[in-house]
Amino acid sequence: MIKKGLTGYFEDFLKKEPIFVNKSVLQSNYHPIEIPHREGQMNQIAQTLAPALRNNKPSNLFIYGKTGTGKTVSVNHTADQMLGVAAQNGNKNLKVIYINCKLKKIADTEYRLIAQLSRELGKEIPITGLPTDEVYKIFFSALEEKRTTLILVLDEIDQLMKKTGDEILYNLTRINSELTNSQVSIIGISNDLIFADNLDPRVKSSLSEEEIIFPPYNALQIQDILKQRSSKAFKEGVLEPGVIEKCAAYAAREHGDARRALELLRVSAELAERNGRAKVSIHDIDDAEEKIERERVVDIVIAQPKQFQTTLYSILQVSAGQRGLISTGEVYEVYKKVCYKTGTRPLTQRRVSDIVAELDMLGIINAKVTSKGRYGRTREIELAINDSILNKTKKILEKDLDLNTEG
DNA sequence: GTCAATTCACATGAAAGAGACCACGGTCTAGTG
DNA sequence: CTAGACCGTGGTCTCTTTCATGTGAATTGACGA
Repeated sequence: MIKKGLTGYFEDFLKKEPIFVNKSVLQSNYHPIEIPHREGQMNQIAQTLAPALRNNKPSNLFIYGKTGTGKTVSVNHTADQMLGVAAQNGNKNLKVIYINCKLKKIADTEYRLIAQLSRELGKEIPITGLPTDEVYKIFFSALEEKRTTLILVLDEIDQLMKKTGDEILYNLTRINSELTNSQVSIIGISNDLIFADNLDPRVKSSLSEEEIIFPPYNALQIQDILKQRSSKAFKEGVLEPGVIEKCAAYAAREHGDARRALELLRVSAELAERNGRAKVSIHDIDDAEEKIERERVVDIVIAQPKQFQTTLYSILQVSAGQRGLISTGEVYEVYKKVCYKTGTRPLTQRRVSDIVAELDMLGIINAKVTSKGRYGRTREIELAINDSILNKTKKILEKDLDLNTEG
């Protein structure tokens, strides 16, 4: 593009009426002032937490609900309100720590979680190198020093448990008996409704003194949320009629995920803006959905380690050669060949089997274990992405793995 | 035809190793007064 | 004498291997009608 064209483009861009007034309202880290359709749940949370204002230990609380049902926002909002009241009344001994256990390298192991907690309390902890019980000691002493009522919000706690077992929770629930000046109560947030059933019964009973379930939003509720946010995010009349309804319908189809609905709306508007249109139309939503999905897959694929990429590439190869379902064995055979070509040492089938399972978790493939009777038992693998995304993925993989297309 | 045993092709679990990263304490070394 | 470099030890973490055990239904083969 020539220079003049570029300046022209920028000038045009400025001249155009912006679609967004405040885009951040639609982003996932935005904290809304009002949370529609969650009044009941927030009241329950408030009731549970209220004793903390008098420096009594609140009951432990367990919150269930699928993604995008407003769990995290509701908890944070309620906690903020409570902290506000506490501050007004001069109560400085109340502290809320929010930790998302899914964040890699931050809180996804026992050591890291406790280390992160200690950091929140103002202690310097190295990212590795110390024995775990040493970190516990530091955490304990920090707590004792502070003389606080600590409310610990552990988001996506199921992920942590899956990785590390329930020992951490056991330690944390016992913590109060060892503290004299401080007290800790735990709010666990889980996406997985049946997760608590696999916990140690002792942990389970002490952790779920109170339980709240966040049901999925229905389409109408999502519409309310979208309307409320879009009134702040967009200029009046930017959205064509039916846009909000369609976004809501898409998201409601996906177990009432409000986060997804908001993302869809934001990306739709971005697309409209980029194409120089002043209004967001229904068609933008379809494009947006495609774009979100494509970027999600591409991001995942790029972020994977070599072995994952190799495995995925093998799956792509096999599935290109035949229609229908693929078995682990077939994938492994191709995988070994691919490894030979790229000069990497192949992993054992055991490991590849795990990788396939993980790719399934990431939603790039669908893998279901089925028994074929006399002919054994295997995962039936199929790709969970459409053709255009698939081709793009394949190119990325070939580039990353240094493969040429032929063969 | 019926029913239990067999069998396949992996899945799934547990344990343990390799290698990267890191903290800590002790020892060595070079620079300083 | 002291600050900083350098080492060994012991810890975590991730990825992986090894060994062991589990599993669901098509197939088989014995059995009886």
